[in-house]
Amino acid sequence: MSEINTSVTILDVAREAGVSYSTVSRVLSGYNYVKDSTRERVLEAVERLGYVVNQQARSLAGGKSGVIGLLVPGLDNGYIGEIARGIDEELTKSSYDLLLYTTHRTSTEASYALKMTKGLADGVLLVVPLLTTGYIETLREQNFPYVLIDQVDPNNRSSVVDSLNRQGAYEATQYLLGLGHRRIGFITGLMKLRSAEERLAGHMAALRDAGVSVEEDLIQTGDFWRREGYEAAERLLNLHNPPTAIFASNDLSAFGVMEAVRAYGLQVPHDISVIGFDDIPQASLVYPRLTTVRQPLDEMGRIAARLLIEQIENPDRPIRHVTLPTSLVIRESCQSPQQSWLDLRR
Amino acid sequence: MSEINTSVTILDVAREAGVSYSTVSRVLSGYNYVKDSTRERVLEAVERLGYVVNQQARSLAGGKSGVIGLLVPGLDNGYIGEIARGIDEELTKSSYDLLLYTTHRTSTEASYALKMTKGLADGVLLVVPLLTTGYIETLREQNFPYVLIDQVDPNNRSSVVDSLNRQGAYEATQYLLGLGHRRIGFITGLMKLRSAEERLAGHMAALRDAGVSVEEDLIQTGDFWRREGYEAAERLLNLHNPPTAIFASNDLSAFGVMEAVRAYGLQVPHDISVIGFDDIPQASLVYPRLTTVRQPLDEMGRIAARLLIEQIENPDRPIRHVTLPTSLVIRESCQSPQQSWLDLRR
DNA sequence: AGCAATTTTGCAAGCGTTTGCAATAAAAAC
DNA sequence: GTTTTTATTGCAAACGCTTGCAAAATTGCT
Repeated sequence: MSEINTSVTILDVAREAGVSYSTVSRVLSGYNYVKDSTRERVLEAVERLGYVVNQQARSLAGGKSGVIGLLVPGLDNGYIGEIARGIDEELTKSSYDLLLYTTHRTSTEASYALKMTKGLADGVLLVVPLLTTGYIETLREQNFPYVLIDQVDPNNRSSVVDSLNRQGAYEATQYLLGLGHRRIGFITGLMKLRSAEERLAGHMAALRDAGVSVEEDLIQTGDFWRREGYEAAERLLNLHNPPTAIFASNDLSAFGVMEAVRAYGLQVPHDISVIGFDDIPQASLVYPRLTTVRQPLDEMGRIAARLLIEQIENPDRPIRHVTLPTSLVIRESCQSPQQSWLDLRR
Repeated sequence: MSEINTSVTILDVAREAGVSYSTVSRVLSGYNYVKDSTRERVLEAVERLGYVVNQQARSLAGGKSGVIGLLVPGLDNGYIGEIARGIDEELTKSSYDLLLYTTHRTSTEASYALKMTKGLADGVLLVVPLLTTGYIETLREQNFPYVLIDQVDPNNRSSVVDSLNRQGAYEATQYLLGLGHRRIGFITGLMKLRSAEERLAGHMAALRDAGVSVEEDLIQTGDFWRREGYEAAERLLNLHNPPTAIFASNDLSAFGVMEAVRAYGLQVPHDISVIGFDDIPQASLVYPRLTTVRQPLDEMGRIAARLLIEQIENPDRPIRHVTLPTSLVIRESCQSPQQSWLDLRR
C-alpha cells in the first residue's frame, strides 16, 4: 500500500516477483501446488505494489463474483433492518459482499432476477413479500442459487427460512386469554402473505381451543403497516362492544394501535392490552414497552445467508426449509382486563 | 424472456439480428449513429432471446460498473437506515446499484477503499463516523469519486453533505431556555466526531447568549448510543442539584435518558424535559413522543448520491460542500419546569 | 544412476463487453 | 455525374483475470 497506483495488475506483480502471471493468480486464489518460497515472493510483491484484485475481471474469467444480492421491498422498516443485519454478519465471515436491491425500484421485479443471474451476484436472498411466483420460477429454472426469507414458495421447491408464525400467534392469544381477556381484537397482516394467514390461523386456533367464540367484528384487516394498524384499531374501538385487548399481526401495526388507543384517551395497558409480533428493536423503545412475539429476525438472516453460501459452493445440495421458533416476549403492554372503560363510559 | 437461457451473449443477439456484435453493443449503450431500422431489429432480437447484459464484462471493458458503494458503520441504527433510504431512492432514478459495506467487517477500513476503487464500484458514499484520514487520502489520491455524509474532511478537500449541527443545537437549547429551564443537562456525542463537537458548541453558545452560566457537572460525556445516554442521565439525576431538562446529542441517547428518568420514578416531561437530535423514525414512536432537532437524513442521502453521480459522470467537477438546515420538531417530551420534584423530595 | 511419480510453473485460450479505427453506404453539394 | 460530407457498420484489440494442458523441476525408489 505504499504506492499510488492507478492500475497494478497481476502482470506487474508477476514481473516484480519474477514468476509467471498464472502463478500469481494461483497464489492469490489459494491454489495448493505452489512452492512456499514462490508464494512468499509473490505475496511480498503484492504488498510492495499495493496490488488489489479486480473483482470484475476475476468474475468474468472465473464465473464467481463474490457478491450476494439481497432483494428487499424497502428499507423503511425495522423488520428488514434486522434481517439485513444478520445477513451482513454472516457474509462478513465468508468475505462475500452484499449488493442491495429494493423492489420499489421498478415494477418489473423479474428483471432483477435476470440481472443478478447475469454475473452480478453469485446468489440471491429474497425478502420480497410481494413476490410473484414467476420470479422464483425464473431463478429456479436457471438453476441460480437463492433462498427465501420469511416467505414461502407455493410450490415448495425453494430453500426457505421462516419462523413458526402460527404457533407464535397461538401463544400470544393464549397469553391474552390467560390474563382473562375474552374479547380480543385481531388486526391481520397483508393477507396475501402466508405469514399473515398463519398468524390469523394461530389466533383463531387458540380461541377455538379455549372455547372462546369468534366474533367477526373483532377481526379487522390490516396490511402490516402502522397506518392501517391505527385505522383498524379505530374500527375496533368504535365497536358497540369493544375488545379489552388487541393483537396486531406485527409490531408496526401494534404501534399504530397504541397511538389510536391513546388518541381515544385510553391507556395501554390499563384500558386496553396490546400485543404485537416480530419484536423489532423499536418494540422495547415504545412506552409502555410492547409485549410481542419475537421472531429471531437477525438469526433468520444469518441462517439464510449460510444456506445460500452452501448452495453456491455446492450447487447440487438439496433445498432446505428451516423454520425457527418464536418466543413470547412479555413486557408492559398487556395486563388483565380491568373494570371496563366502557362501563365507565356508560 | 421467453427462453430459458443460461448465457445469451451479445454475439447471439448479433446473429439473430443479422448485424455485427459491435452494432448490438452500440444499440445497447444508446449510441446515436445507428439506423433506426437496425436498432429496432436488434431490440427485437434482444427481446426474443431474453438477453441481459453482463455487467462484469461491461465494466471490465468499459471501465464503469454501474455500482455505487456505501460504507457504513453498521445497520443497527435508525440513523443509517434513513440515510440509506435517501440514497437508494436517488440511485433508483439513475439505475445505479448499491453495494453495501459495513465497517465492522474488519478493522482495516482502508482495504475497502482500495477494493472499491478496483472496479467494483464507480464511486463511494461514506458514512463512517470513525473515519481515519488516511482512508480519505487514499481515495482522493486515486482520484476516485466519493462523498462524505455527515462527516467532515479535516483537510476540506472532499465533497461533503452535512447539516447545521451547531445551529440546531443552539435552537434546541434556546427552546428549553424559552420554556423556562435554567439548569439544562447536556449529554455529548462521541467527541471525536465533529458533529458531536458542534452540537456541544451550539448548546454552550445558546447558554452564553442567554446569560446562563455553564455548570460543568451538567455536561456529561456520551457516545451517541443509548446505553451511554442512560448512564449519563443517571449521573445527571444523581447530582446534588439535578437539571430540569436534558438535551441529548442524538435521539438514541435521548431514549436512554427517557428510560433512566422513568427508572428513577420520574415522568417525562412533567418532572424532566428531554430533547434529542436527529429525528429518526423512532422519535415519534416513543412515548411521550420525542421533541428533537430534525436532520433531514434521507435528504442528505439523496443529495450525497446526486453529488456522487455528478462527480462520476463529470470527473473534474469541483468538490462541493452542502450543508442542510435542521429544524426543531416540537412534540411532547418538553414542557416548562414544574415545581421541582427535587423540592418534593426534600 | 535411472526411471516413475509428483510437484511447480508457464503458455494460451478464453470470459462478454466496449471502443478506436477503417471501411462502406447514403445524402448533400458542386 | 462527381466529389464531399455525414451517417452506419464491422473488425480487432483490449479490459484483468482464471484455468486446462503440457513442459520443467523435484523427489522418491530401486
